[in-house]
Amino acid sequence: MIFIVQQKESYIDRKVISIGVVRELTGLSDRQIRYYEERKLVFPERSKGGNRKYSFSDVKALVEIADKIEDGVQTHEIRQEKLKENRKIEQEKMRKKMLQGQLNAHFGLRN
Amino acid sequence: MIFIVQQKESYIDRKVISIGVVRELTGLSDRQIRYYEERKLVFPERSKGGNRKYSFSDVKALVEIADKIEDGVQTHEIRQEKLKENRKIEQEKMRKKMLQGQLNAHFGLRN
DNA sequence: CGTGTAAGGAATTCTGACACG
DNA sequence: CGTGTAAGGAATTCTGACACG
Repeated sequence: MIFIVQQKESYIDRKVISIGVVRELTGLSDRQIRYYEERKLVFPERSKGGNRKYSFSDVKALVEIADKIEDGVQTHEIRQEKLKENRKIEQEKMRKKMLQGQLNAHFGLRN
Repeated sequence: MIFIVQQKESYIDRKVISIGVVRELTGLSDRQIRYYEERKLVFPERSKGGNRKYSFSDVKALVEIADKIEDGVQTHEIRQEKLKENRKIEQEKMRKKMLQGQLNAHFGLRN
């Protein structure tokens, strides 16, 4: 018997962390963190007053970005990589969705 | 066959959220949030500059506290409840630990 | 290209107190 | 008891720019 455990994980993507905490969590400078945003590698939300709010996912991504840059990868290359990954993920989703559709057509299942 | 899935959940207890975000997340006023701390119902950490930092657990707890107060429960009663709960949890842990110790003594198992 | 820095201003948070009840 | 509020100050964050390379 197999149990598939679906993770809620509603926390990891909540944009609630200010840049100062991100600085401490990542060890990066404000300048770096803001620059990676400028290069469209992270997308913090903003408070009403305009202050950046990051998620734990963002924190993780920032560290990975910094690692790549340290390895000599340029920001636009990193962005391209991400786009490629996302496209792949989207394709995979679409593939599953279509398969589901076919199954439904044949067997009349509802999800 | 049984799979026991151990949750890392390293996010839920990280004290990274400033009081402004907590205010939005809970719908409570700063005054209420700080007062519940004064009554030792939540325990935010502090930034170097002295600013409060809360976890998602704290956010959840704050909502529950506010609900109870709205039901007429007083803060010191809520604190007593928590202490009782914690004691129960500690006992349970201790019980398991002792059971484990007995098993080890009998069968020479290491964990 | 990626990052440091000084500059001036705005948003955020802090504490202690008075008020009501 | 639990919460609102005005007060003054301190910590935090923002943007745009200059600098180096």
